[in-house]
Amino acid sequence: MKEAKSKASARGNDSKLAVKNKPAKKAKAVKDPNKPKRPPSAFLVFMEDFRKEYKAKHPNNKAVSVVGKAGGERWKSLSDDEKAPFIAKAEKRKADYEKIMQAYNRKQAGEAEEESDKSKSEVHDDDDDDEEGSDEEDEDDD
DNA sequence: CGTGTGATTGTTCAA
DNA sequence: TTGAACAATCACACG
Repeated sequence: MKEAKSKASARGNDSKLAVKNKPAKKAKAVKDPNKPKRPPSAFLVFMEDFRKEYKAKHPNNKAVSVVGKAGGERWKSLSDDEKAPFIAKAEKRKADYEKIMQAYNRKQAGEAEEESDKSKSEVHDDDDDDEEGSDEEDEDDD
């Protein structure tokens, strides 16, 4: 929807260092204290590999936009099965993100709510190093 | 020296 | 349900 693609792409002309001003006129420009970064979409995951390949073919190319276009076109060209491995990876990111969200939500609740000093010593510093390192759990059936 | 930008699509959150 | 913004990347320009 937002096809505001106008703005001559010639970035060498307008010094549009202007950041994307949010439509927040009077809203507080305060950003979230610990805004959790969202996991890369399957497309980005796919692009990670694609960029390498693209650079291999176009080492002279330095425009990210070109890779983006090429990547998008290629992405649509892939089949679900081909994208499957990328999507699977994206899902994994989401799993981790879910955990982060818990912390984020917690902070929001505390922020929204008057954060009275909780004398509760919730400093369980018992670090569990052995947290489930569910890192490599590839169940991809090849 | 740091950072914003461009372009792609997907994803995710908030109201 | 919809909107709206943000996720990576990379070289370059500007203050």
